[in-house]
Amino acid sequence: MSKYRDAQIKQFAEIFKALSNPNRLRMFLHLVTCCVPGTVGSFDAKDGVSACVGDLGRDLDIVPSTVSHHIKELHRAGLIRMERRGQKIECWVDPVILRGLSRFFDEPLT
Amino acid sequence: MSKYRDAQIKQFAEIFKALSNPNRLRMFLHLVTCCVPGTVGSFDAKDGVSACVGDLGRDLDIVPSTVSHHIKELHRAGLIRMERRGQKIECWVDPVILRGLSRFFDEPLT
DNA sequence: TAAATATTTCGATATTATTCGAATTGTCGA
DNA sequence: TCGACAATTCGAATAATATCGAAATATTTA
Repeated sequence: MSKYRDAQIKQFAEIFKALSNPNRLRMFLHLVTCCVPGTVGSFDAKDGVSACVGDLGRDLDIVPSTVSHHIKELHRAGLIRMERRGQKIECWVDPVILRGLSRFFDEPLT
Repeated sequence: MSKYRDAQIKQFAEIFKALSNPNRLRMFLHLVTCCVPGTVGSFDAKDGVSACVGDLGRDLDIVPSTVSHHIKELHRAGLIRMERRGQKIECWVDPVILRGLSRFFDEPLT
């Protein structure tokens, strides 16, 4: 029936749950569009393009603790990677996951 | 920042919410793989491949009313279309939405 | 028309999610 | 080491979700 195993289906369900909140989806899109997948856009925010936790919550009208919570969810789902860099914690999209998602909807069409 | 407008982001979030439940995701994958997108797999289930509500709930260990609820969610999100055909109600994946999803994850990579 | 089959609606309950504010932890620079 | 900044943890309130079972609706067939 489906080529996906039960564990994979559950994993994809987790991923979609992480993307099911508009604010989390915005954060994810921010990361996808601001950085080359697999890399951090910039290590200091001098050009206005960055991927630290605070920046991801900007323009979102939610409090920092909520931003942190959402980022944890994105990370838990395996969508993003995180690494402390001084005071800030930089985030970037996991390129493997992104490719998996691309295929998820692409292959049934071919 | 993002090429998606606010309304589009909300729509995608709705779609991902619909796919965030493992049982609903299984139903969706059933439809995606059993039928050519945009068409119903078969109008009578004589070959074992069908897309009526009852068939989508088979092997899922949930009661018919729950299946119905999940299908309504998939429909509300715009993922599937439904049409009564006699006693049964046939479901199939909306091909436009599927293409939109494919692009959603595909384009940031290119 | 009555029985059988397919699906939906409704109400209830248990679980999970969203968001906040306050307090805490970690890091840097004066 | 202290103050400022960045992020997290925790507890609480509210809202949303998943699932069931019983009852209702729709359709076909005997």
